[in-house]
Amino acid sequence: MRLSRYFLPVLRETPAEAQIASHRLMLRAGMIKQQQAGIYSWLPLGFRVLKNIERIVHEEQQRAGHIPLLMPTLQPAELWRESGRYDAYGPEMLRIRDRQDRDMLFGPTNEEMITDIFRSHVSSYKDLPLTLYHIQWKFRDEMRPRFGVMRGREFLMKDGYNFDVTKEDALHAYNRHMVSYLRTYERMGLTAIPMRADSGPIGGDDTHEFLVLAETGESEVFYDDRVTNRELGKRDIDYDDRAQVAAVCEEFTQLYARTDETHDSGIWEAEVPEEHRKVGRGIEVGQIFYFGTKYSEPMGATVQTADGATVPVHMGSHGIGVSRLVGAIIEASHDDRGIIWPEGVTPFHCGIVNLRQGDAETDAACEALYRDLQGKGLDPLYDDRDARAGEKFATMDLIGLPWRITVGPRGLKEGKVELTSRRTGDSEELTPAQAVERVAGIYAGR
RNA sequence: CGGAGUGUAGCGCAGCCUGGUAGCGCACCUGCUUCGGGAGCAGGGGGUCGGAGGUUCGAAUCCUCUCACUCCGACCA
Repeated sequence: MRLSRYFLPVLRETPAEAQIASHRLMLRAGMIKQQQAGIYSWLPLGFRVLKNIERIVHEEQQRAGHIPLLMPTLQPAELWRESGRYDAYGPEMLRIRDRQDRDMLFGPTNEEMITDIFRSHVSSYKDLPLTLYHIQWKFRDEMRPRFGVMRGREFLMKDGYNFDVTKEDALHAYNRHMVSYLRTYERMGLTAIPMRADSGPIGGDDTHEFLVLAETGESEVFYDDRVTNRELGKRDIDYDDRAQVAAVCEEFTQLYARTDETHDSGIWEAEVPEEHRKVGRGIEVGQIFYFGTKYSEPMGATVQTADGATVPVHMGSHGIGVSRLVGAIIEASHDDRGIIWPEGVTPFHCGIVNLRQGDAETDAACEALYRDLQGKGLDPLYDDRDARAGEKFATMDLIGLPWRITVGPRGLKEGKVELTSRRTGDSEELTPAQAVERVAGIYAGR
């Protein structure tokens, strides 16, 4: 993309309402525009990041064998009356009435609807296990939206639902989700720690929240600091191998890590050596639940087993806050000049800064780089504006592309361009061809 | 929902107390000079001061109502 033809309304000054880094930076980098309290338009740059996150979630869900579909944002009140949640949910649920005076709601979650789909079409144990998920906009009419997309009223969320015959099968689905979530967050450059959590209004027995450590997090967290060293890395995981999946879960949850909701100072002091006890704050970026037959029973989602019995299915639901992750990643990865995107989610793979727009040789070198990077399947952002060097650098730093190639007459005299890491600030003088190879190498396999 | 604030140009703000028909910086447009970390000079465009009512000869300014947004708290992916 050529910046001169893009829509990137960056702000030099910080809008007054933004309190935390991610909100400030998303507004300044032209990623979002607030339309109402807690409701945002996603401008092109923000939209790219959102889509990248969404893509990673899709890939990892499908890798785990989960099946995508799409349910509507508007749901009939009827279904929610069946589960008893229509009255239980409270004013957080946005209630709407259509022209026929039918009660509807803008879905805050989809347990009822997915259960309805399931019971309409599945009646045999032979069709299980089954995990269906979608990535869809949700609405929760928070009393007090804040922190930009981190706590909006409208938000994009991946929510998945597993259906199993036995509790044991459902717990495997739970574990499968845990592992797939760990992979998902790692690909986004995040360390998200699974913490034993409280089940809240969705209800359930087993539940873990995934938290990204950040000063601005909404939850207080207590953890053994060795949990931050865990990494899934490139290991091969067979999601059908129950023992392996369970072992990974055990590995990632054996050390103490809890939010203030479930923190137990007795266990804390007994199990965690004092030098490893850490108290901090975290941003919740996902949660998994096993809740058994809580919805299947009242809503009649049953299957027939091999011996002819009719049993309600065991279910769980599993969410990832897709839009919230955009903010969480920035909270975890920025400096005083701007955002620093992890390679996995960056809106453009690298920036090209033309220091002397209009100079024939410099322009030609930039054009060639731009073309060659695209030829490698990369998506560069070429700053071809007729602007000064300082402004171009400031823009690149602000929008946080992890790599920048700087092209100017001074370097070109030696046949060199400069490749700079946004994260470390380290620069290397390379020939254009070497720079292209280097950037391509960084993204190979992503 | 309780408490506290704020709405004046795209963004950040001043003007309001002490009424006299709107200003600054950045951004934007034109020209010239500049050009490796947010340039300089000159010229220019843009606002029915959130909305409605009231007081007054006259309201951004005073009064009433209303809407929106923000912050702290309770709540929350």
